[in-house]
Amino acid sequence: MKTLRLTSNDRAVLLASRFFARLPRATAEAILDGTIVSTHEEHDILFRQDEPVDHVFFVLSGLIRLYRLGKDGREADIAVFPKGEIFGENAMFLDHRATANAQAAEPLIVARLESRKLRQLAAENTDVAQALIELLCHHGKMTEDCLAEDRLLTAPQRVASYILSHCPDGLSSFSFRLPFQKNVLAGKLGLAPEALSRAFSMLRQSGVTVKGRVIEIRDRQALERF
Amino acid sequence: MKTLRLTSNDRAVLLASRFFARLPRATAEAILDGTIVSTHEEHDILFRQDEPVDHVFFVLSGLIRLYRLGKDGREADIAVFPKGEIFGENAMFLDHRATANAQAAEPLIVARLESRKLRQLAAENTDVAQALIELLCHHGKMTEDCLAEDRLLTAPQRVASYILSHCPDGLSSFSFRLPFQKNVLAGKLGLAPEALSRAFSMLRQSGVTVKGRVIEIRDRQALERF
DNA sequence: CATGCGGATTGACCCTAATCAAATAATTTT
DNA sequence: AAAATTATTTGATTAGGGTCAATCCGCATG
Repeated sequence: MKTLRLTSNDRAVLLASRFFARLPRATAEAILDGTIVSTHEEHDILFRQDEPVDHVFFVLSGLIRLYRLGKDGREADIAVFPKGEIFGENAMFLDHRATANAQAAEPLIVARLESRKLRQLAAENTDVAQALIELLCHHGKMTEDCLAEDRLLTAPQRVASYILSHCPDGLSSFSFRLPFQKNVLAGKLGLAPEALSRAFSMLRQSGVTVKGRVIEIRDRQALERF
Repeated sequence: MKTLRLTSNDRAVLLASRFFARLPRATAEAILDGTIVSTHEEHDILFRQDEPVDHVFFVLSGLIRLYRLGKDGREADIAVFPKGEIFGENAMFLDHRATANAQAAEPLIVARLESRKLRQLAAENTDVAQALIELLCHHGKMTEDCLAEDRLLTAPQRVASYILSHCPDGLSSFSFRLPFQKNVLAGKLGLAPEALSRAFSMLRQSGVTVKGRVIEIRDRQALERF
């Protein structure tokens, strides 16, 4: 891990993100004051479950994976965040302890906002509080969606649902590139990699073609029915 | 469903709850102004997924079950809230649309706080915003826990974990009464009722006795090891 | 006390996905 | 481009739970 200062480009990216965009410029700058940047290699751990965390993180590039560990060492993914997303914000209000482990799922650059300061600002400034509320709601809903999918859908259905979530409305056929390794996708969907692979081959009969990271859909309806 | 006015006892219960206790009295009263109470029979639906909700709910008595529906009509429980808990708060920040269905899991009385007003107060008042932030964090963590348990634990382990969560630290043997039907517990743990039953009988060999709703634990260690 | 009902348990069976092992791609390194 | 890693796929097997059906139990009711 190397730590750097915030470049002006980083700053611009941060300010354009959903979280900061809603805030008055001065407020956003106040939050960013003191923010540093760190770079990590794939597999680096940023923080561990139940340990203290002093930052809220913003992904500038790369991918982060939040997961919990079972007694037997197995890992359960809680969430995966790509560039532009914030994570670790809930620790701020839970005694500054992480609820999960955070691991770089590919080479990663994050901005580290000082969590104590951010918490303080949220306590004084309703705009900041509001932004945090929406962030927490959004993340909460994501987890809820995940839980519901786990309980309601089979592996191929979860994969179909994932694919559809990337399909713009109205199109009946389209293609896109997976934003990360199948490995990571499997974890995110709560599947072993083998199960993901088999799910894809199930979906072939519904017009899904997989070539490397590129997914092609011939028939949206068929996928929705699955 | 019948609707009533808030009794002074209801009001006292509300003000003593975790959410309101942190707020200045006047602020709490402002939130409660306009609050009404409704009673529901078991199985009544309070709101449905994706439909508009205009309240945030506080359980005065009984039990509520939040669940999502699958395409095939199967139900997946997202959370179960007993007396004293608040639910439906996330809809406030998601265009006033519920993320799940809410059903009374037993005869139920809830206080209905006007969500638009509460949202407005949160936007003006940092105390209110703070209280909401902590509520959202708490609920978010609950969902996260649930997701992790689903992915990491077998049925007997989930049941063991549930039992342990009711065991005061330090005690090695104790007993308690399930706060709801096994039916509901099964749903909350993401199990079919049959699987819950079988899990209990697995746990017999680790010193767990089940008589009706009463659970008795002989050996805490054994349960933790499971 | 007999009856009926709903919840809970048990048994039988099946299906899904995890696991382990091996074979193939894909990438990276040399 | 060959070698060496690192992903991904495929096959075989197994464990964990879901589902369905039958039975049992506890409790309320007449």
